[in-house]
Amino acid sequence: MAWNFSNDKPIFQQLVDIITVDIINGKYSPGEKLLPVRELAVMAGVNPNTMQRALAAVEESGLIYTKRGDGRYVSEDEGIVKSALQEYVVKIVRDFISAMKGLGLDENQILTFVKSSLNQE
Amino acid sequence: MAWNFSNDKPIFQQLVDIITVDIINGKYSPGEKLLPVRELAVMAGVNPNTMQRALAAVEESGLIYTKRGDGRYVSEDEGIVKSALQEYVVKIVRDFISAMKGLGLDENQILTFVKSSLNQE
Amino acid sequence: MAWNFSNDKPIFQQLVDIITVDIINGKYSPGEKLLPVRELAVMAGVNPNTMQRALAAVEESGLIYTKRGDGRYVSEDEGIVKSALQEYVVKIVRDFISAMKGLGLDENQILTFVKSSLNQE
Amino acid sequence: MAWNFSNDKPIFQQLVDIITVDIINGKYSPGEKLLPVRELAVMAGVNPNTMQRALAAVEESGLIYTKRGDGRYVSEDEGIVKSALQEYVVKIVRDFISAMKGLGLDENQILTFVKSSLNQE
DNA sequence: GTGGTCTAGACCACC
DNA sequence: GTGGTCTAGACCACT
Repeated sequence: MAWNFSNDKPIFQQLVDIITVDIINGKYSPGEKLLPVRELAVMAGVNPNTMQRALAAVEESGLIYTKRGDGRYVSEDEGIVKSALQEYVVKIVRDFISAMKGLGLDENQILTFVKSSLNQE
Repeated sequence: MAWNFSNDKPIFQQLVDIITVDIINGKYSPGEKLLPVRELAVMAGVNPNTMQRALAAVEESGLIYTKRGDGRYVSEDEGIVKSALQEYVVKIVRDFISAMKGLGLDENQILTFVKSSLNQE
Repeated sequence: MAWNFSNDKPIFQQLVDIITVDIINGKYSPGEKLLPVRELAVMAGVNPNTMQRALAAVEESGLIYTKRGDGRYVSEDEGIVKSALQEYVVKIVRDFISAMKGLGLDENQILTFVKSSLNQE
Repeated sequence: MAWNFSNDKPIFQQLVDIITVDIINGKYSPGEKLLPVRELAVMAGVNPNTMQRALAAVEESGLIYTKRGDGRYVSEDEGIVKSALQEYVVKIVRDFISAMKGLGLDENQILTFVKSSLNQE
C-alpha cells in the first residue's frame, strides 16, 4: 500500500486517495476481496480506526462494499469504477487549468508549459 | 481583495495565495504601498490576526517588505517577482502531470485531456 | 424465499422478518413442514448458521416449533398467527405516526401524505 | 437535546436524526450558532468524538456548516432545510407503505389502520 | 475472525 | 477557545 504521508492533508484522506487510485488503476480486480482493516492498517502504519474511516469513505463512493462479518470487496460494477476514474480526471484537469488561469496565463501558454514539461521527463 | 474561501484549505493560506498571485500578476506595482492590515482584513471579511499572519508569510517569500512605523510595500526587485512566478508555475504543472501519470495516463492522453478541457471553456 | 438484503439491518433479522411475514400471510399453512435449514440457507444465499439463528428467533415467537430429529413445522394454532399479525401491524402504524408527529406534522397532514403516496403507486 | 438512546441503532446516527429533525422543525433558526461540540456532547451524555461524527454527517447534508476556529452554524439557505424535510417525510411514508403492503394489506386496509390509529390518540 | 461503534485522551491548526 | 485529526484500546454484532 503506502506508508508515506504528507503533512498538509489528513492522513485518512490520503488513504482514501491512494485506495481510490489503486482501484481505478485496476490494481484490485472487480470482486476481489480486500485485506482485513487491521492488516491494511498495519501495512500503512496507521491506527486501524484511521484506515477504517478511509475505507468507509471509499465505500460511500461505491467503489467497494462490505459483507458483514466477512470482509470488504471491490465493486463488481465496472461502470462505477470507470465513472469514478472520469470524475477524478476531469476534476484534476479543471483544477489545474483554473489555477493556471488564475496566474494570468492564457490557453496557449498553458499548453506550452504542459508540452515542455512532458518532454523533459 | 476577496471574501470567498473554500473549506478545504486554511483561510490564511488562501490569503497568501491570493496576495501572491495579485503581486505576480502585476495588480500591485513594484514599490507600491499596501493598505493597512486592518483595512485589508475588513475588505476580506477576515480577522485582522489572520490577515497579519498571511502578510507575514508573503513577506518571507520576499515579495513584500515592511517599513517599521510606516507600512508594507511591494518589493522593487522585479527579479524576485519573476522568479516567484516561475517557481509557482512549474510547481503546479509538475504536480498536475505526476498526478495524471499516477492515474495510469500516458503523455498523449494527458495532452488530449488538457486540450479538450481548454476548448470547452 | 429471498436473497436481497439491505445493509442497515442484520441479515438474520431480515430473515426473521421475511419468515414471519410469510407465515402471517399464509404462504405457509398451519402444520406445514418447513424445508431443512441447510436448504433454506442455500436458497437465501446465506450461511446455515445465520438461517439457524433466524429460525430459532422465529420459534421464540411461537409461530413455528421443532420436532427433534424430524424438522420444523408451522404452528397449528391459528390464534397465535393472527395475534402475531395484529401486533406486527399496530406496531408499524404506531411507529409511523409518532415519527410523523415528531416532524411537526398534524393528523390531517399525515393522512394527506399517506393518501397521495398511495395513489401514486 | 437528548440523552436517551435505543440499542438497535448506532448512537451517532440517532444523534444525526435528532439534530436533523430539530433543524427541520425550526428549533434552530437559520444562521443560528450551535453550541460547541464539547458542550453538546456533555448534554447528550456521549463522547465528544461521537458528537463530532454526528455533526460532520449532518454537515454533509448541508443543513449546517462550520466556520473554522469559530463554531458551527445552521445553514441560512431555507431551501435546503425545506427540501431536507421533504426527503425525510417521503422516505418515512414510503417505507411505511411498503412495509404494510409486504404484510399483504391492500390500500384500503392501510388507510383504515392509519385513520383508526389517529383517532385513538 | 470480520467489520462497526464507542470512549478516552492527546495534539494540532485556526480564529 | 473552536473544530479536526489521530491513537489506543475496548466491546459488540455478525458470519
